[in-house]
Amino acid sequence: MRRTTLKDLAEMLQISTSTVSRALKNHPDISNAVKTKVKEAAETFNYVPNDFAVNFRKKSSKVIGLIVPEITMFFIPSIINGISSVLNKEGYHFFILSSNDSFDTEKEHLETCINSRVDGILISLTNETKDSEHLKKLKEMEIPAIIFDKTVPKSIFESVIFDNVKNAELCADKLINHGCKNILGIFGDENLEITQSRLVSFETRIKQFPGIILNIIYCQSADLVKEKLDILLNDDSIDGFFAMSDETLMGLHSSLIKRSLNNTNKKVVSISEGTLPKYLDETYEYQINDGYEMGTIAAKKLMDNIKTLYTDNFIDSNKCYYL
Amino acid sequence: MRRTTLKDLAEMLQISTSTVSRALKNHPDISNAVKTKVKEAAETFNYVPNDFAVNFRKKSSKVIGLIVPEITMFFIPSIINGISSVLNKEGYHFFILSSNDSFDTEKEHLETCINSRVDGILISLTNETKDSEHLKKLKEMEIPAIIFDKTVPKSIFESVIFDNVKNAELCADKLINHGCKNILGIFGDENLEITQSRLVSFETRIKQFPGIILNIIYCQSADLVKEKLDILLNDDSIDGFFAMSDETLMGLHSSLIKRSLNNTNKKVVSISEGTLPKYLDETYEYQINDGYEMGTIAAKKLMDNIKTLYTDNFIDSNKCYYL
DNA sequence: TTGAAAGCGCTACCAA
DNA sequence: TTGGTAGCGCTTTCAA
Repeated sequence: MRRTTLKDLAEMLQISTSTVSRALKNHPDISNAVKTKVKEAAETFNYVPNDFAVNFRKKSSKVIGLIVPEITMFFIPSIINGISSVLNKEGYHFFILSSNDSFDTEKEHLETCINSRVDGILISLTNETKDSEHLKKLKEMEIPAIIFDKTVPKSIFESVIFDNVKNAELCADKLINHGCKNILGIFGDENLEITQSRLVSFETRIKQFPGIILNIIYCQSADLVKEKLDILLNDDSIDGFFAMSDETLMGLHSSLIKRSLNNTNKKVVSISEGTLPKYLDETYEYQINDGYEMGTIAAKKLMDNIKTLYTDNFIDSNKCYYL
Repeated sequence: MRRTTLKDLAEMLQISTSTVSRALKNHPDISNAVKTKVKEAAETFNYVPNDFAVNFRKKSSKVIGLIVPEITMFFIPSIINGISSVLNKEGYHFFILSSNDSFDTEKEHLETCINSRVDGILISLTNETKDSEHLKKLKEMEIPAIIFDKTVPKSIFESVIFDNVKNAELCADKLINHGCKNILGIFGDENLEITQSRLVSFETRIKQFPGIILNIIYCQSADLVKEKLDILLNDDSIDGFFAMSDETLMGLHSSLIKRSLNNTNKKVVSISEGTLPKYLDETYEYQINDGYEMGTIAAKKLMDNIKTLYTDNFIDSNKCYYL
């Protein structure tokens, strides 16, 4: 279907394209008479500016690339909300690209962003990423970038990160103030910088109080938290828990609930969107409405539609697929 | 910074742009000699095709619009993963647009997608959306679309939804098989179709067993689940729980953990990315690393960078901001 | 096997 | 206040 263009409007109104263009953007040079005339025509003929042409001409895409190491339930929703709230106001949009914690994928995504001429990049680095060498190209290309959350020492771009030291210390203080004497600190992957900085700061603070016993466990995943805790919780003398992140907290949760339910023989059954189950345990039974599966199916159907659009046998259906 | 173009390569090699273009995409007409020559030049001069021009020419953006009613921790991560897994393979990207459960915003996003000439749309409708009238324009414009999860009766596009009836029934069966006699069903917003269909199906199944007592509560939010449960859980005779979604389950969780911790006087303190706290209760103390805040700050910094890029006082800094 | 050239739709410069 | 027009970088048709 051919869409109305500036030229179409110009011909219809017997004026030049430049006049139409300017009228549409309220250029002060244009008389009100012409402006209203043009706008009416644009309205009635359903004129929509072609962003391709505009971008091409202006060399600006109004698109930002968001590259993250992984798509988790803890961080992604809030970060997306935060970013949207700022960008949408300014007329920008953003792609989400997940590196799946692979440095190579991260590099690929960076290329993709460069190729599609994004106006800027927001990036959180993978654990495999050791320096910001691969970001140098962005500097050359003059593509602004901001690193957030996961960064590297002496990065070449501005970055926004959490103050792990301060926060871990504050947490330690809370437990201390509650008078906890036997504390369990639940930490994530031992090899990550983020774990180390939180650990050191938490431990240092606690150690200032000789009367307090501190036990530390490292868990690469929420699953491991559960496993280790199922044993540790038998020690009923633990009176304070510190979870270094939402993920470790979910592991702790799971164990606590399991114990409380096992004592009572109560059953919980749930319909789940597919996100919680991997963080909870077999105490629960789920009927899973898997968002991942829905996403793949919907996307596949869409791809099919797009492909057949260019052939003669375009399927115009309104079928409903049940999962 | 001016980037290398096809024309640049053509001039350097003293051949035509069409030959360069064809050589780069391995067109059979072009001799191998020329192909290698061109490719080498492209490599050394860091040639990157200008997607703006390509899109413009081809009238295809390789971009999909994803419109969702809200960005939640339960559904968004899994749906994004699912969609990415399919689209990225095909060289497509997608924008995420959140309607914030407003029909008007949904319509705006639809306009945005049309204007930016997306190749297709994946959309989950808001609760305010009562029919698919506003989607008709997509048909006119020949923009393929797939509706997922939240849809409306007799929609004009294909849709992918969960089988609520089946899943709620299966959940009922599980509790029945466990021999539960006093069941609490925790449902979400009473006015939503999704709640009603799960409720009817669950209730119908349970009612087939006259010996079972079924209590139903509706909770518009996880907060309300907690509130109501804090009272209900005093009734220790409840031996089976059904949570109709991850969100209601989180509410149940929260109450269960609260009870189990209150009995023991144990304390939990956690550093959180900002997503869990709204689903848990005051039993926990958080030091919040707020992803939302990080997102807004990072995005704002990026906008600043982009804007100053076009002025003379471009800030080339690598400052680090701590939250 | 290669080249010339038109043209996608828009913006912006220069001229009137 | 308006019009003419060049040109963004690429693809593709037609001609050589």
